[in-house]
Amino acid sequence: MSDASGDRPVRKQQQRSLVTQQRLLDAAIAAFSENGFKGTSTRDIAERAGVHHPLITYHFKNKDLLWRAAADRVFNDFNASLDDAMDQSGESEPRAEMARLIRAYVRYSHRQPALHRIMLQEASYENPRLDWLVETHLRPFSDKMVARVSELQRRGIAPDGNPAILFNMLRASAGGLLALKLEVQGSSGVNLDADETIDELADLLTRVFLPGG
Amino acid sequence: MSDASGDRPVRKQQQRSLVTQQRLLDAAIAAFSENGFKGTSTRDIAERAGVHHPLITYHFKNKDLLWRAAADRVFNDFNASLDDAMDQSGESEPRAEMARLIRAYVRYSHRQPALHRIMLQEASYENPRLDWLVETHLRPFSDKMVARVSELQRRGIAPDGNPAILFNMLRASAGGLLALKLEVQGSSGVNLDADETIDELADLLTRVFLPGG
DNA sequence: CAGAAAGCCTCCACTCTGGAAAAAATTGCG
DNA sequence: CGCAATTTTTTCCAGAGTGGAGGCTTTCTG
Repeated sequence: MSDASGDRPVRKQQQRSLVTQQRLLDAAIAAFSENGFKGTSTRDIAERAGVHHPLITYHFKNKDLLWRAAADRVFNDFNASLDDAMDQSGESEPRAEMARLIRAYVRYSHRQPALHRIMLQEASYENPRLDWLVETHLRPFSDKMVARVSELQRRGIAPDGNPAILFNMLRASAGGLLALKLEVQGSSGVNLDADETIDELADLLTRVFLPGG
Repeated sequence: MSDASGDRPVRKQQQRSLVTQQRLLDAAIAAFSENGFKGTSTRDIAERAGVHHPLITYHFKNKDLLWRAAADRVFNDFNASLDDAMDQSGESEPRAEMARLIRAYVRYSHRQPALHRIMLQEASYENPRLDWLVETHLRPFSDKMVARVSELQRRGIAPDGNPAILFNMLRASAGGLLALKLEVQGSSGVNLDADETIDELADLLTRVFLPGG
């Protein structure tokens, strides 16, 4: 229980245990994003990870805390990815900066569609995981982005209107569309695995949502 | 088995049976959209419907066919709703027509968010239900809409770019956003239950996606 | 009102679920 | 090495999940 509970071990964590935790987290992300919290069994996760299922209890205490750890991993990864994109190239022309952000957002959503799938799974009905997600990860991110959109509106770069709605439209058409990948490919033949298509999507989003400038 | 299999009964279906079926369908739509196919138990559906669970076997044969019947109901409803919006007021100015379509789309997604939730649930991984959904409902709809978008592009009303991607962006930011309702409300305080907000969303979508004209 | 069809309910056998607990194995460190 | 801490394996449990069989009740039709 070195991870879930706060008590530090008197002896350092073993390598194999770290490996097991990583495997379980990866498997959990995949499983939860496919079948949601209720639809996923701990045994399924353990099997994907190639590990005996009671190890979940050992490493993460229970299914709920495993879910939380998995979500944490995805969101921290995501934030790091966006920060990266912002840090490099110190350019600060606001439209170009937002365009870069959109591109990073789209690329991450493509590389790790679990981000949006997990959100969508939990947003289907009121539940404590949704509340936790909103408080811990979503609201801080949203606040930051809405402020940015407002600023772009003030400069005439983004269209007028409620900036929160606008931001969510952008988010949905970037991430939501990639979460629907299989369906989009099936119904309209767009190949969302090709890098060109991903870039074209980012490009379109920029043109549509940032017409000014 | 009057519904699921094709054999007509020698005696007409009774009223109470229709009621039971409707209840089960409504409950199934709610349950499947919340917890996905795997995450939903037939007993949960029966309980929501206030009906004994073996009635599912009787009326729909099994969980799979019940899912299909539920999806059918939602999609047929949806199509009827859009057709309605198109039929009344024979105006044919293309931009106004598309704007009306967007409004109807948004309003339906608001009234019945299960439409998008069910899609999203099934699009998380390859499965036979997704294939069925694509063949039966999604592709026909997509084809129709992509053609319409192309036409709008030709007239300079919609932005340039791959029309299929553009249509899916529109679809995601309309429906996907409403499927995320609880999350959006929590993270950015937008009240997506207010009619004004819904209309504002439709309005924004129109301005963003149909800037020409 | 009778008999048959349609619809409903009780029950069963089986599998899967999350989690607990004890036994076994592996590892770190004096 | 040798022993204790850590990690894994094994085993078990109570409850909830599943489809389906069979009998009972209601409704229709003649």
